[in-house]
Amino acid sequence: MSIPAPSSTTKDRILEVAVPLFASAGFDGVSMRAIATAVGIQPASLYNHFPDKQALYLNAMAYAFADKARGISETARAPGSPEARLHRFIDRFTALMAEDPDFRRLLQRELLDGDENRLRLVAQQVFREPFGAISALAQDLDPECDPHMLAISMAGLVLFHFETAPVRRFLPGMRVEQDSPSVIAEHVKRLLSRALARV
Amino acid sequence: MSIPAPSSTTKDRILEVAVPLFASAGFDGVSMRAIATAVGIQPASLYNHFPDKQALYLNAMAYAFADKARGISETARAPGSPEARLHRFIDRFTALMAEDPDFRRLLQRELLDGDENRLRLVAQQVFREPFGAISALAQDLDPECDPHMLAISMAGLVLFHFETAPVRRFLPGMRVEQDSPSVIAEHVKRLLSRALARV
DNA sequence: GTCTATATATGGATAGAC
DNA sequence: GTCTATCCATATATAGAC
Repeated sequence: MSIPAPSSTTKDRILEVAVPLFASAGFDGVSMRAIATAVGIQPASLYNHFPDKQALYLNAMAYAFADKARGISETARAPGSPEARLHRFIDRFTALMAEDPDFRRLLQRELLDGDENRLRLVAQQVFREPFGAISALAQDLDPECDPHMLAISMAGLVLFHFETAPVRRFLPGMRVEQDSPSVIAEHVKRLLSRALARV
Repeated sequence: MSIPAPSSTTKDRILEVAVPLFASAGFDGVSMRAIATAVGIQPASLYNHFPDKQALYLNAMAYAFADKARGISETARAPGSPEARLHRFIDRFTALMAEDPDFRRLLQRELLDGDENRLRLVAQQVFREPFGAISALAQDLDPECDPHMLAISMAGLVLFHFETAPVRRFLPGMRVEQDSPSVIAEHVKRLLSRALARV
């Protein structure tokens, strides 16, 4: 979840509070007043720590995305058969999305609204390493398949079940178990294992 | 793309202009002034056609989503082997997402920000029918797999390649062809065919 | 570094003439 | 049904005391 505050400075408290606010309402949906109120300070005090709202938002993103990369790439790069690594990666990635909905929502928002500079920053500092690991795994799983596209498919297969959770409630065939991380992970693992089994 | 304006009333022109604005900037990111300017009228005139901004947004959504459902469910329900229906559905669904980015972006925004009432509305009026068709196809493809989850996976597999397009540019292994609808469709069809082949 | 007070812009929405 | 003019709330951001 949130990074353990080392000294709990005001700056850290602001970021800690801002992350869930931006995750649930977006940049335009959160006012400096709202953040200040949630922290328990006056709006003007925010400007002692960040020059403007954009900077506060960027720092909140970096805060939310910190150390996410490592957990993902470790499992994908761990030793073992491609099949075993696939299963560990899907389990870990699914757990991460379930544990930290703020991270997932901020990511979705960046995909929708991020300008080129922000997306390049996120890509290089957060996703480049784990995506490389997933691509390498993809190549081991199916050398004939484009590893870039297979890596995207593997991640999307997991993410979309979380993304659609709020609307699946109203669609036919919905059962509560389908929101469970372990059920999602098993479904995705079964699908990918069958698709990528060496024949 | 956009529905052919039958009489091009002012109300229709407003919706036609509002859809891409809301799709690219979201509800909070578009002002009534911006919409009015784009239409070429005064902000106050918008209130002759819609009681408030919320109503304008809801009407714009309905306008953007109109008739999308039919095209999807037709291909999924069309006659033929499950395999052939799968291929036609993936082709059609991929083409739809490529043709109408506004629809896709509005959908993503609703998944992020839609309240319960809006999501129920969208689910029942837009997705219930085509989702049922996709679920039925899923059941025919793999009777042992949860059709609801498989239907979500099938849609997500296509959508995620579009969603991630702006960030994939900065990730390793990217090639321009991977943004092409036909390449995405082929990739997804190959993956699903192998995963769901009756053994 | 936090506060109070405020400058200034922009937002949604209304009144009333035409 | 569209316009001009305006109200009023809220937004980001700054100035200056403490």
